[in-house]
Amino acid sequence: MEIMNTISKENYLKTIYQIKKPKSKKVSTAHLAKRLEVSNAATSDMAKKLFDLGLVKYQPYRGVELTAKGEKLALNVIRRHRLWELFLIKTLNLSWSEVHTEAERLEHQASDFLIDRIDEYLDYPDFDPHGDPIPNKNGELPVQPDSVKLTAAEVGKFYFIHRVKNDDIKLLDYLTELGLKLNMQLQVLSRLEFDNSVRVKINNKEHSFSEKIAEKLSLVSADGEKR
Amino acid sequence: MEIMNTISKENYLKTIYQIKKPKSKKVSTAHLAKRLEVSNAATSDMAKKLFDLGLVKYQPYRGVELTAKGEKLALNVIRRHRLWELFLIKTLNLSWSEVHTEAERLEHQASDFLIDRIDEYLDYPDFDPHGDPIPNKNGELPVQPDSVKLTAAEVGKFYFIHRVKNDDIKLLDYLTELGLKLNMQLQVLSRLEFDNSVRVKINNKEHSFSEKIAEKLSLVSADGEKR
DNA sequence: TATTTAACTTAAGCTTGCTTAAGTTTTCAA
DNA sequence: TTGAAAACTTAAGCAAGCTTAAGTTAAATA
Repeated sequence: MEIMNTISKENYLKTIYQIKKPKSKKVSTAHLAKRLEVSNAATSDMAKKLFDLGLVKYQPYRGVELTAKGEKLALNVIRRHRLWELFLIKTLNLSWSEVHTEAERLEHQASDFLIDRIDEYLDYPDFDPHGDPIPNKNGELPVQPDSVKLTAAEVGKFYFIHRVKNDDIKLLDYLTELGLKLNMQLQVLSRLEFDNSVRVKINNKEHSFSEKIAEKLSLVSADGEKR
Repeated sequence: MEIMNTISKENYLKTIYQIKKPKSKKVSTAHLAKRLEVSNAATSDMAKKLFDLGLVKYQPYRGVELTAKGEKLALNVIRRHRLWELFLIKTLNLSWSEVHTEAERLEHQASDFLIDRIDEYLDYPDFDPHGDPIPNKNGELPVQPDSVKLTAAEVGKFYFIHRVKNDDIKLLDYLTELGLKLNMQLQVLSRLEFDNSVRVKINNKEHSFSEKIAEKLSLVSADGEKR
């Protein structure tokens, strides 16, 4: 069994990794199909192939789950993606949303050698501009502190901005426009019961975020030890 | 007829452009097949497809020739390739031979937007490190002076190094090691009849090049007007 | 617990780009 | 000018990755 990686297989593995929950790591083929914008049939098909390659566990009607081998490959794709993003942002001064779709294609192309040079150029970053962790060349993720979403943060408390979830909206670009960056400190001022929007203070400036945005922001406690 | 470009089609177009002679622009399918490392049958097949797309002229047994439309696409691929090369060399400090194979894959990936940003970053270069011309975004090549190969250069005369032909050998890296760069001036000292090797003086240092190397070096006359 | 419906898989078939093998056309040398 | 060799094309078939349609299993509800 050769580990022959095609672009398509890499995308399946990456997407399985992205979809899976921390506990039950099983992913339904239908869910996968939706994310990859292909038919369910295509996903079932591929599930079998990845199974034969030893990259996922798979039983018909029971979903797929990455094996250690599959997860390592998935993390490698994610590594490439995030390093490409950072690299293009840094050299060409592009915004995250401009760079995301490019990285989607480039992540399958560069050799390991090139990726390592890019990693070196960026001085081996642990996190991308969203605060998402970048696996190192051995597929290991940097240690991550406990975090809470802004929707669940305690009113009155201080936090650091830790992560901006990268769905398809241009949230990071918007926050950047507001002058916000990762690791900035913030105080939760109030939460409106009516619509769950949250008021926060950052750099002595007040901002209000809708629930939709607050849900995408992960925070790390700033007062003393987190527990 | 959609202009749906696949990686494979782009490679065929690019290769036809690279192989063709300035006068008779016809390229035999067998020659193409050899360069692309596929069977002759595959090339004949593709010739028909490219013909249907209006990208080449093709009559069975008569070879292919790029149409204006095909040439424009080919030049665009070449543009991407050379810009990627330059970009990686400049940002990551890689050598030409390290970067060439990467560019071979990347040339099919980036969006026009990204390529234009790279072009901008590089300040719209006209030539790559080999002295090969880089088409601009409209597919136009920079004006090129008349040149002679070092094998045909006149003994005693002065020239500028204009171009280093980029075949598969690591010639450019070797010349760089010797301290030679494009546009340096050189004097042809002598040519050995026995093996057609050439002695030249560059920066007051003498070098001897075999016929094989001399053939890859294009020069532009340095004394007054060329004729 | 039975049955309907939703979720998922299998089957058949398409396209792209390749292969090998068989068939044509050119070309070139006698 | 002809006929063998070289050059090229066509035919048949394969693999990957998709599609739609038909079939199966699991889950949900009565």
